[in-house]
Amino acid sequence: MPELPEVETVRRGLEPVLVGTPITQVRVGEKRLRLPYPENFAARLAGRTVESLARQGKFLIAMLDSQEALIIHLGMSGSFLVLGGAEAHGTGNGAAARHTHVVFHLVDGTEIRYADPRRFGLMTLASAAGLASHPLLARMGPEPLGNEFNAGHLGAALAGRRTSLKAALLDQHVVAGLGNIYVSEALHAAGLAPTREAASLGAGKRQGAAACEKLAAAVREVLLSAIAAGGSSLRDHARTDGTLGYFQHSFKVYGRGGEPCRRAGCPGTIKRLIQNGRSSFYCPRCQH
DNA sequence: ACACGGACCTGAAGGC
DNA sequence: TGCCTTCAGGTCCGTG
Repeated sequence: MPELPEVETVRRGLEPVLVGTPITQVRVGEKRLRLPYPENFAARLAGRTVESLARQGKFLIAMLDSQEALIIHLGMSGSFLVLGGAEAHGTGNGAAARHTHVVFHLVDGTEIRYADPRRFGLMTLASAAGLASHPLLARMGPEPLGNEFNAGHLGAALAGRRTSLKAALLDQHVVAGLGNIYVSEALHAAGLAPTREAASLGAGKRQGAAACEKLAAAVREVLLSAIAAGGSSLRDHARTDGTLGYFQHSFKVYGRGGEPCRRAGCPGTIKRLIQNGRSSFYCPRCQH
């Protein structure tokens, strides 16, 4: 479930229950995630309090009262579930329990479960002082909802790149937080084809600056709408209370191959193609 | 430096 | 019923 809007939805769900309430115990499953857990992972979290919960791109960053930060990525299939004291009984034994890898117990009886069937997610610890230079975060591009992300940045980041616009926007060094769904949606909103060469929007190209303006605005608009809808729920719930986000009902192109374009007045049909091994969806009629 | 294919995992869905 | 293939919201590594 996790591109920027889903991760932000998770952050907003966890923040009120997790921040300020001490962690009493952390239990970790047998199988590792994308990275091995750090030394004494559970012990370094027990007794700690999360002081703030931030998001950077698709990462969640929990600052602890121990001068350490817990870095979390949800990979392809990671999700959190918050259970109040009364619900937090029994481990369950269904598919969800089989894929629950980390459980945080809080002092007020709240239980926070991290499940991740494919185990492409990760949790690790870093010193607060070294957080910005951590290898997972150091070279990440700007936040698409922040001031650093604008047409000027896009023009500079795309200049000279011979790959497709689709592949360039999936690159977390160009802009942080976009994934396969929102790249397709943003390109449609901007009227730009995913197959277009990234360099054609680069600094100095004719019409490049105008296209970058449209693209930056489209990225922002799509992400804000998705966050307002609680993210998209495809194969998993998006929210920490187990309920669904509903932005998937607003998709203009993603997953809509063969269906009519939803741009007002456009008679086109959405096409699916594979780029760098991943599906792209676009309208050949209104995206150029 | 960049670009690309494959690898890492599990599960669901569809065809035969 | 079962077996096979394809696909899935991500990213990292090795190879040109």
